Amino acid sequence: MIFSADFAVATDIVVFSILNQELMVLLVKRGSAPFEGAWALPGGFVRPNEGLESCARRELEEETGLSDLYLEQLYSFGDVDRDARGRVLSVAYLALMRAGSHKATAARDAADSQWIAVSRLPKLAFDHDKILDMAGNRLTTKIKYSSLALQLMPDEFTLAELQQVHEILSGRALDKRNFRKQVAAQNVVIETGYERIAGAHRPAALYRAVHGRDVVYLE
Amino acid sequence: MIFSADFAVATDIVVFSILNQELMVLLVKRGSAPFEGAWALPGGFVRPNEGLESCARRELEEETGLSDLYLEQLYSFGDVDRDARGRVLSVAYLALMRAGSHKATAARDAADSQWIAVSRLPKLAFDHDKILDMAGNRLTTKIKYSSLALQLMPDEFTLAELQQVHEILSGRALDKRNFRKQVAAQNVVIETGYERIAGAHRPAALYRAVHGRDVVYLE
DNA sequence: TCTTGATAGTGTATAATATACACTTATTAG
DNA sequence: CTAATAAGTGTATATTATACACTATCAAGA
Repeated sequence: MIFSADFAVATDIVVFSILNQELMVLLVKRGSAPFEGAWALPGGFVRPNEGLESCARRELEEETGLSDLYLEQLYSFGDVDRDARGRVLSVAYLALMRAGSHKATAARDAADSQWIAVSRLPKLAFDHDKILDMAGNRLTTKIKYSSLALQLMPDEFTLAELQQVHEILSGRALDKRNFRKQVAAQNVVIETGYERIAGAHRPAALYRAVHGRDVVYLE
Repeated sequence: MIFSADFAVATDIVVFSILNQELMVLLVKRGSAPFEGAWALPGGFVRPNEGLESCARRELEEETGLSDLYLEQLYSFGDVDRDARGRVLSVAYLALMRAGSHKATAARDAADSQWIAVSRLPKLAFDHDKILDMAGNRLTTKIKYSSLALQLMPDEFTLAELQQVHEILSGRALDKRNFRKQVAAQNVVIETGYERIAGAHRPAALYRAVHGRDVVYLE
C-alpha cells in the first residue's frame, strides 16, 4: 500500500418531511459518547464493501426504520477536528420522505428517533448544525428549478396540497391560479382521474408525479 | 476506537481554464501503477492533519505549480472498486483558473501536466471521466445563475472577452447588446476607468469583478 | 491627410412570461 | 333548501427577454 489508509468514512442523512404544515427533520438521540444524549443526524460508518449511498440507506433503516426514500448526495465534511475520536470524513445526504408514511418511523428503536420541526431545533452533536443548514438551503433553492418538492408528496395528492408544500418551503403565500398555471406548464404531474372527497365541499382532483421518484429539472 | 478506520481519502481536482477560445482542463500523466502512463486528474491523498480543501490546493501546487485558484467542492466518489489498491474515497473539487496566468503551469514537473481541450479528451484513469463530466455539467449550468464565469477572467477584462467566455461555455452565440444589458443589470462587474488599446480600432473599456474572487448568485 | 478596415459601443419595438386579481362550482351538514 | 367550505377557472397588466443595425474610435497604409 503506497498510501495511508487511516480515515473513517461515515454518512449522515438529513431527512426532511412535511407534517402538520411544518417542515420536520428526523433526528436521533445519541446513546453513547461523544455527545451522549444529544440530538444528531442519523448516520454511521461505511462498511468495507458498501457503497456510500447504500450505507446511507442501511443506516436510515437501522436507526429509524425508514426505507425507500429519495436520496441525493449533499456535501462532504472532513475538517480535521470534527470528531474527537479520530479523523472522520462524513458524506452527507439529503433525503425526502413522502408525506403520509410517518407511521414507519415508529418501528424498531423509535424511542431514540424523532421528527423535530426545523423551526425549533435543538443544538446538535458534532458539526450536524452546519450539515442541516446546508441541507435546508439545498432543499429550498432546488425546489425552484426542479421537481424536487414532489418527493415530499404522497403517491396521490391534490394541487392544494402541493401548493401548501411549496408555501411551507418558500415561506410565502402563493396565488392559487398562478400556481396551477405553472404546475400545468411544467408537465411533472398528471391527473389520476380519481377525486378526493374530504368534507362538505367540492371534491379535489388527485394528481401523481409523471416521473415517479425521479427528479427532473425545469428548463 | 469504536469504528473501523480503513479508508484512504483523496482529493481530485478538475481545473478548467479558457485558452485560445477553448475550454481546457489540466491533466497529469500518471508516473506509476495503476494506470501508469495514463492521463488523470491532479490530486492525491489527504494527510492526517490536513483539511480537504487544503489538500486540493497543496496537490495542485505540487503537481502542476498552480496556486490561488477558485475552488469549490463538487462531489464525493466512493464506489467500492474505484481503485484497485484499496478502498479510496475521493472528494472531487471544481477549480477555475483566470485566463492569462497559464505560464505558471510551466513550473516544476510540468512535463507531466498539460492543458487539454475538453473537446478532445483521452480516456482517463480510474473514474476520472465521470468526475470530469460532472464538473463540466456543474460549470455550464452554474454560470447561468451565478457570477462563476468571472473566475475564468483575468483581473481586468473587456465585455467582449467576457461574452466570448460565456459563448464558449454555453456553446452558442450571444447577442452583443442583450449580453451587455444583462451584465449591467447583474451588478457583478464595474468599469476600471482604463481602456485596452489593441489594434487598429476603437479601444475597449476594461472591467473588473465587483466581488473579487467571491461567487455571487443572481437573484 | 484621407480612406479603409477592424472592433467598441449603443436603443427600440415586439414577443414571451409573470403577476395581480374575484367569481362560480360541487359538495356536505344542518 | 340554505349555509358553509374548499375546488376550480380567465383576463388584463406589468415585467422581462428577444430580435435587430447603425455610429464611434482607433491604426495602418495609400
